[in-house]
Amino acid sequence: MPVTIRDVAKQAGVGIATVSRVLNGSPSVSEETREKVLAAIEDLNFTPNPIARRLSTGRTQTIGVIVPYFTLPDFVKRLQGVQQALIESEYDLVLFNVETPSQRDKYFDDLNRHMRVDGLLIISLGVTDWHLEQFRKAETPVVLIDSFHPNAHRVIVDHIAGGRMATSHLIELGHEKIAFVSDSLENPFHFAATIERYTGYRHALEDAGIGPKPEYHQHGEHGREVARQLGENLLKLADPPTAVFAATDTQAIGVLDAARRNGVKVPESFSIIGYNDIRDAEYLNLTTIRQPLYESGMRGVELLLELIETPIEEPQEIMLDLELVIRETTSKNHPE
Amino acid sequence: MPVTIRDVAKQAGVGIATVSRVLNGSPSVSEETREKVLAAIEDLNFTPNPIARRLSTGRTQTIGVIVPYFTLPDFVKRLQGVQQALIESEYDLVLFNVETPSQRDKYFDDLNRHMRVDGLLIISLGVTDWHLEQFRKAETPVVLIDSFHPNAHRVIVDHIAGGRMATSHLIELGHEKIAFVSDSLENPFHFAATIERYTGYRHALEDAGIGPKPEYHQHGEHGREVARQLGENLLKLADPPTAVFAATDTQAIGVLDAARRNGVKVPESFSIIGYNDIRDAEYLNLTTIRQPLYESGMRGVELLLELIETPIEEPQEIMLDLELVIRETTSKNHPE
DNA sequence: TGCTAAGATGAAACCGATTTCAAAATTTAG
DNA sequence: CTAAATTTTGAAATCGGTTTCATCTTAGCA
Repeated sequence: MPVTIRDVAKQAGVGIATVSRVLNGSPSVSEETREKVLAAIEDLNFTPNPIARRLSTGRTQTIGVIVPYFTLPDFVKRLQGVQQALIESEYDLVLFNVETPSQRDKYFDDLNRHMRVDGLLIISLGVTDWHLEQFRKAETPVVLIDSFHPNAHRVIVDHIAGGRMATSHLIELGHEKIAFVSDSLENPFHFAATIERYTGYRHALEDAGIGPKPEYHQHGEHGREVARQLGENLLKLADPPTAVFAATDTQAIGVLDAARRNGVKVPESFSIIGYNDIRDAEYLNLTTIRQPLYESGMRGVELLLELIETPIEEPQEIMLDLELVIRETTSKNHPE
Repeated sequence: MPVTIRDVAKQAGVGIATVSRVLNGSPSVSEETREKVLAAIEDLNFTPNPIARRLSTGRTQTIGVIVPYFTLPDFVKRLQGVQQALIESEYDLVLFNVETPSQRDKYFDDLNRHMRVDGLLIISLGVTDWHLEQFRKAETPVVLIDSFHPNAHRVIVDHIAGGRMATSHLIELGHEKIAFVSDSLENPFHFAATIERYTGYRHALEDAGIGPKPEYHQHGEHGREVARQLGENLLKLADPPTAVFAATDTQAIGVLDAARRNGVKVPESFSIIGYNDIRDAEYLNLTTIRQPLYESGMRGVELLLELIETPIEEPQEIMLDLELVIRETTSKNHPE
């Protein structure tokens, strides 16, 4: 019932190879026959069966996306970028949602047995050398988004620059007593992100000729409650800071809680800047550093498609820019 | 390099047909040879190439999901349900995001030319008789979620009842000046849901003997910002409403923004009820009508998988229940 | 005009599975 | 112990494309 390439060939009075050539835009077909074939295709309303094509070319025209908790807003935003970049291409998007490590491993295993996908996008999930080796063997290009591995292609942001950006914003507002609230820097399970933000913070202070004060760096377990406590520590110092840079929005919100409890007005007498621009940040009017989530998806796909076209061994790194989003928790410093 | 069924056959000293039989659990293989084959499979770490299998069986082991604006929280939640239901099955999920009607048509067209998918889930998009006919011809089972067509299998909720439920809640609290904020009733995809909610709203008002006021129906493009604007329009009316029913939570949140900006206290002097119960609704303590979004995805997949197994002509309808979730943005009307 | 190089074409092999069908092996029956 | 029925089995066809390679044109040049 369905129309095949042989039907077209017969109708056009040519061989199937010629039809295939026309389909794939081969230059070695005379204009005359090309038109005959195109007419036949039109006539029969023929479209090549993608599955058959996949089998003979070994390409699936599909890219896989592995994403944890794909319903969380950040991931959704990244996915949206992925989708957008894929619309123009001929590729289908197969989604693998992972909620547990064993699920992740199952997918990793499944995917590189057979070219189920032409390329793989891994979002926010760590990969091991072993995994990368598996994918390399299977010749499946992989791009990490929001995750770092020295041997993998990746799309990341420069958190050092981000830390600097946040801190500079405060400095430009006239603040000099600027504190930093974050996770513990030595926790091996936390991403390098925190350290990087801290580094940026230090650099910005240095550049402005402001000496660091150890007591201005408060750190503890991640979470709003702990951050509130850290914020209160800061407010109780003999010489309290006039501004705080929190390594994540959640922590910034904790500090905000602390200020509110102690009757300290934000931003009039205390400025707070967060990091990530999570949803709640907008609702709470938190000044923050926004990560290019949507763009990370787009760029990841673009890179992946290039790699599918022409594989490169050398790990590619795409570094995206962060953006300062000024809302209502930071303002000029008013020295008494 | 990759091991094929022929390698296994050779290793086991049998024909490829026999290997195939073992793979597919055919009963007409002697126990003895079955074990030989299994040993060879184990030995070579063989997995059948899914693409080759697809070509010869005509089944893709894939289900497609067509979803508009898949990053909106509602759709995300439905997708999550879809995902969950699919985890246990052998099916892959291919996602088609549509943002324009022409894109939708492209997908519809593409998908039923060649069995790219074994079944199709269409979320919140209207389909025409013609579309259904195409799918019927291609023998691709289709299930609609949150969209109605008399000849299609579907998973729906009664939005008229939902609109009525929301409005009645406000009426029971003593409100009489009740506004409705929604998308334009004539959106490009003809989402019927908005109109139905509006109908329920009107019915509830009628039943309570409250006449409609055209200026109480504000509509515009979907989104928080636009909804905020609509909310402000309402507050600026000579005779402003005391309560608002927003057709979606996102819009309700926009109206909430409007109230906050204008210093109107919610719920003391202004009640707001949303619809859908998205994530943020809980965080913001928004009273709302909960749709079984997650469940709709699950049930849709379950139905679809059954239909793939054993096609049924007679349109199946699964009607899910709505639920009023009372939180803290609605309260008794206090007439001055 | 004759000979070679380049261009166009189709038959057939191939991708890796499933499925058909006839032959071989085994069991059952007489 | 042989004939018939039943089970197992593998060679070959099939799914619908792409690709190789040999052949046949045509064009170019001396």
